[in-house]
Amino acid sequence: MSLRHGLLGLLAEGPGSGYDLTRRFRQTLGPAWPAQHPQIYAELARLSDAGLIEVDSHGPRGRKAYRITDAGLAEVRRWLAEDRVDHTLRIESLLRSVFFWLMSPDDLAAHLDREVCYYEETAELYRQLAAAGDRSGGTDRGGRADSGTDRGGISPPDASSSGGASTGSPQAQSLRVASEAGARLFQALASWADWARTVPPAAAPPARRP
Amino acid sequence: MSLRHGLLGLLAEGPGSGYDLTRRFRQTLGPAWPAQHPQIYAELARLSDAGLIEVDSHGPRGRKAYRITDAGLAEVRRWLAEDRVDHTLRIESLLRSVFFWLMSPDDLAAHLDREVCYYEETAELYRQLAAAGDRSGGTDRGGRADSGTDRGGISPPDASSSGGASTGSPQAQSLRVASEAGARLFQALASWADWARTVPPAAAPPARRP
DNA sequence: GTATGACATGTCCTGACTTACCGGTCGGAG
DNA sequence: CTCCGACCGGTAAGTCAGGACATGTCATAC
Repeated sequence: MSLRHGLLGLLAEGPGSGYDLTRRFRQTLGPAWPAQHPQIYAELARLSDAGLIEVDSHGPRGRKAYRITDAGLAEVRRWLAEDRVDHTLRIESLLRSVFFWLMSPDDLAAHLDREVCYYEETAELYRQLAAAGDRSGGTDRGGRADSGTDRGGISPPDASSSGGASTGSPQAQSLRVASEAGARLFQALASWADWARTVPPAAAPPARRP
Repeated sequence: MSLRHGLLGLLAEGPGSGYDLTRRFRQTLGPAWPAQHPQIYAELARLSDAGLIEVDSHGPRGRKAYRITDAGLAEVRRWLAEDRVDHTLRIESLLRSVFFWLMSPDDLAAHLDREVCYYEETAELYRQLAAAGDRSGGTDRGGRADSGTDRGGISPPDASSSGGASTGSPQAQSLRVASEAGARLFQALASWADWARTVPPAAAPPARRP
């Protein structure tokens, strides 16, 4: 049900079509909750049936923009305030770490090198986004961190004409908080992987010395 | 395909039945990769068809214990060394944080209080597991951290009769590394949520002053 | 003796999610 | 004016995951 509420939350910022929402979802929520466009179109239809959103306007090529209804807004708020948080994690890196003992020291070292590198880079990316969020506190939107990478960091959507989140808005502030989470999370993973490199010379051959 | 390799990895430690593996999976891998028993039985059948595991013995009440084959062991190793790590994350907490601006200051404060509390507790749990892993380095297995909680921390499986992981083994060492990841991850989330509490008095009413 | 509870193995159905495919439209380059 | 590539909105097929249901065994306590 997180996809549902993610979409409602995005529509609370302003109307958007399925295509819009797909991009906005990927850009702002992707790192925390991946979603492909077929899921989004399907969910939009369901939300519309449920009366939580409605068609706002018809655009150029069959484009349908949706708008959130009062019932929809109430539902997101209810979710945020009342529903229990699902703390389930699913991290392949951690799964693998349980089986490190099956790897040769060389493979393990190479693997950890790659992991440290990836986590460090990603952490840096979020730190930049967080810093950008801080800088845009009073002034107009300053330098945009490049969102050209396919990985798609948490970044504000393009200032859409209607009801979009201008920088400095509460939306942008929440986004900045989310970026901070990304920065801290990936930094923790980076330092973990780095620490793991130093841990064990004792490896697969189970210590043949008596 | 992570479930598949998770099962292979568990079976690399020693044989086990579907029931065994369900518990071992939940205890040692659950926090990083949740899996229910229907999935596990289905995957065991598939693995058996593929020749990566085979029936080791038949027990009391239709119990079938599986053993990993050479092909299976090679497959886990191949996965660990060659397959690219899937760094996808799916964290509902982060998803919610993007929508904090929709919450009333009171609801948000209450929410963050609960989050900090949960993360702090969970981090502590993993710290204890990590410490227990350190202590059991040379001696026999010392005090087991209680695994009575349903949440199921990362903890070593009971020393099974055949081929199990005794404490101090490479398996236990990997488990200790995994516990460290849990501790650092949840500590990062705890400190993030705590930091988020202090951030913004500026909330839902969008700053009406001109 | 029998009721309870842990052990043990599964099926079934629904819903979540992915991959792949499909067709139509608009703007601009040539 | 025609072709290309991005825009746009889907459908279909199939996999994966989760919850509920079904079935039966063994040990033990009463």
